Amino acid sequence: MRLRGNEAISRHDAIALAPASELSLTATFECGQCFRWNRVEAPGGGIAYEGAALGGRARLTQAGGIVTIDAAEEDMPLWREYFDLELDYADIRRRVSVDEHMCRAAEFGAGIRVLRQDKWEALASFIISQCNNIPRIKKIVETLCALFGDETAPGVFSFPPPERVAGLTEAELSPLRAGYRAPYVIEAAKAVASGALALGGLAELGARGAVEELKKLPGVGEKVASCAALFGLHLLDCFPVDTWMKKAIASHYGADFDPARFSPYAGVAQQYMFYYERVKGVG
DNA sequence: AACCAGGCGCATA
DNA sequence: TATGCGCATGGT
Repeated sequence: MRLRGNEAISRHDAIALAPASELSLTATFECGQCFRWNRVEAPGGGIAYEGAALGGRARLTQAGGIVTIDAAEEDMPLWREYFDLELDYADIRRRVSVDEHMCRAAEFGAGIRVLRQDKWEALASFIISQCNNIPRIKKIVETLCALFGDETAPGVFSFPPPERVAGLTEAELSPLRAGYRAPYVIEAAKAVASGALALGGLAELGARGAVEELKKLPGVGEKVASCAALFGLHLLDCFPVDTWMKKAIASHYGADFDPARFSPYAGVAQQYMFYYERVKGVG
């Protein structure tokens, strides 16, 4: 990684990151965990993504195994945390590779990192995601930010905080075209804004406890709660099962499948399996 | 032009 | 416990 306009720090950072972290921008941004990063044209035909998170924005490029971040200098510690750079994903891949299919999936998904996303953004985004396809989820989330977030830079919007969304009506949300999910988002925002649901302390309940707590919200069932816990609370043992995962489990495991086989990193294993199933479309 | 999408809540058996 | 249905909308 490097800081824009500062070659000295840039080299230092690139070296510091190299050993522990495997990071693939494509796999990390296309594995379905986040909705506000978009691939953009890169000079020289390389890989580049732009996006906004945690109140900041960044542009990342990857070439020759080196990831470069262009972002505000004061945000760099934030991004290091966001990309979960302290965790050894090579070790996790080894640990979850306990059967043939997961070996293949984990190899294919090497470089996926479970982003440390904002808790509320993850919860709201995955409420919106239910029974929806990824392009449309991205569109709805973008519109939510554009209409109700803060414009932190020209054309760049923050994710609106729960306090903001809690004050909105279904009519005000109608431009999102979120359908029956709109009231769910508002109710979740009210619960978080009022403190009825304390997202800050949820992770301490553990994977199971946090999921059960989240499921008390209307429109939040086992799957959405698992995603909110995995992606928002970084509870890496959560194992969300959606239609794609059902297909993968049916064709590669069977009725007696238990995600605990990948514990305590079932959530990372889930990302490998999901990404593999969606992109490779293997049966 | 059907079929389906990172589901949920509720009714019915 | 296990299915089945409607929900709102648009991507493929």
